[in-house]
Amino acid sequence: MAETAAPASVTSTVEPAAPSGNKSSPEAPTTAPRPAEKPGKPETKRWADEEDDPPEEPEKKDDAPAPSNSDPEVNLAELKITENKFLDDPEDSNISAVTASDTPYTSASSFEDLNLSPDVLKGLYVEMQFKKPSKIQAITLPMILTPPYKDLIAQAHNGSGKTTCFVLGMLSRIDPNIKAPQALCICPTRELAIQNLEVLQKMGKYTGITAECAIPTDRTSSTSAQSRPPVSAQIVIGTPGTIKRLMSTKKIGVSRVKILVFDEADHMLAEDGFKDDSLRIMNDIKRYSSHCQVLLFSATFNEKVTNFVSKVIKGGGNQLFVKKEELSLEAVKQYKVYCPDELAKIDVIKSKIFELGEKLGQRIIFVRTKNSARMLHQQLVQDGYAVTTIQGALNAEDRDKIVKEFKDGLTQVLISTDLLARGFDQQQINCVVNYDLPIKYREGPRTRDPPEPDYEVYLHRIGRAGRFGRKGAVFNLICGDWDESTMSKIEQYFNSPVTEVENTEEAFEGALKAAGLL
DNA sequence: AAAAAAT
Repeated sequence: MAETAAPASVTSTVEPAAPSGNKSSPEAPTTAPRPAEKPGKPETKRWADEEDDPPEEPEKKDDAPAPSNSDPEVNLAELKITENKFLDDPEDSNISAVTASDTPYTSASSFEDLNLSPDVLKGLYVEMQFKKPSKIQAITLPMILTPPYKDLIAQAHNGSGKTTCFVLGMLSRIDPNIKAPQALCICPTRELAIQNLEVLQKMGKYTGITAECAIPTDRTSSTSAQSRPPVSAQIVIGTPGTIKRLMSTKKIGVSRVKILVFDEADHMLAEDGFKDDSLRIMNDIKRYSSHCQVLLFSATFNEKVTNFVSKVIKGGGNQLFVKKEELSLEAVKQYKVYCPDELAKIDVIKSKIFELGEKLGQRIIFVRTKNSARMLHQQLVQDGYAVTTIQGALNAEDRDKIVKEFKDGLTQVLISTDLLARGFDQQQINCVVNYDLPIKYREGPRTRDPPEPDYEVYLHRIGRAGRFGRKGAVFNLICGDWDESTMSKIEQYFNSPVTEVENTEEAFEGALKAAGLL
C-alpha cells in the first residue's frame, strides 16, 4: 500500500501519511509554505469556550452527474475535473453542475483563481496546509464567491471538503468594518457547530474576523439567555433552536446578514429534522435582508428533500448533485457479521473491535438509542474495556469533554448515537461499527413489516471513516430477519456490495487486510 | 424515539 504521501503534485485526493500521532492534521497534502507564525490572532470567542484544535474536512473526490431539477443550462467545470482524476479518484466522476443561465463560472484550479484576500490565502496555506482546491471546492467556490452571489445547493461525498467551501464563502463576504453578524451557519448538533467554528478560526486566523458559537449551554446556568449581551461577532455558527431564539430576542441582528449556510442541509430542511426552525430563520433573515445568499451543503439529498429544497431556493440558484449509487466511498470497505443474538453482538465488539482492533486506528460504534448506548457502555466497562460514550442526554460539558478526548486521541473507541453520525471529522477513525442498523422511525401502531432503512444516516455513519480518501472498514452487525432485510435494502439502494465476514479471528483479519488496514 | 430546545 502506498499509504504515504500523496503521489506528489496534483490536487484533491490525498493519501494522508499513515496514522502518526494524533494531530488533527490538515487536509491538504503535500508541502506548503511554512512561514513564521504571525500574531494575527482572530479575536474569536465562543460560548462554551475551550481551546482550539481545529478539525476540518479534507478535499477529495466528489460529485458526479446531476439530476437536473429546474433550469439546466450551463455545464462547465468539467475540464479541470477530468484533470484531477488520476489521483485515486474511484470512478472518474463526471461532475455536472446545473447553473443558472446568466452567470458563467470557471472551475478553480488553484486558490489564487478565487480572488481570496491575502489573509485568507495565508490561512489556507499556512494553517490548513492546503495546496489546491478539492473537486467540490474547485466547482462551488466560484459559484459562491462570484457576484451576484447566487444561492447554492451542493451535494458532495463525505469527507470531500464541503466545510471549506462554506467557510471560505463566509470569510470572504465579511465587511471588516461592520461589527455585527454578517454570516450565519446552522448545524444540526452543537458538536458540529463547534467543529465548524474551529475550522473557521483556523482558516481565518489572519483575517481578524470574529466568530462565535450559538449553541445550547447547560441549562443550569440561568445566566444564559436574557442576560446575554447582543452578539457582535461577524460570523455566528450554531444550532437552530439557539439561533432562532437569539434572533427573536434581538440578540442577533438580522439586517446585515448576507450569507446564510445550512450544513447537513437535507436534515436541516427535512420534515423529521429541523425544517420548521430552519425555514423560520431563513424567512426572518430574508424579510430584512432580501439579498442574503443561501448555501445548502450535504452529502445526502433524498428525493423528497431535494424537491422541497429546490422550491425553497427556486430559480436563480446553482445546484450540484451526486447519484446515490456513486456516493459510497470506494476506500471504505463494508462488511456484515451475522450474530445469532445480542450477546453475540457484544462478543464481536469485545473480541474483534477491541482486541483485534488494537492494531487499528480509532473506532466508532453507532447504536440506535441512548439507552442502548448506556447499556453497551456499561457492559464493556464492566469487563474492563476502555470506551467512552456520547449521546444527547449527557450534559454539554460532558459531551464536549468526550469529543475532545477522542479528537485528542486519548480514547480509541467511542460509542455514539446518531448524534455524531453526520459531519464529525476525525481523520484517525478507520473503523465504523453499526451495532444497530439505522432505520427510519415509524409512528403509529406496530407492524409486522420490516422497518425501512435510513439510507442517509447509513451513508453518513460510514462516512466517519475514510475521511479525505483514507482507507476504512465498516462492520454491520446483523441480528435477525429484519436486520437482514434492512441490510440488503441498503446494499441495493447504493448498489454497493457488503461482504459477509464470519465471526472468527481469521475472517476479521482477512477483512481488515482487504480493507487495507492491516 | 437521534437530535435541538423550550414550553
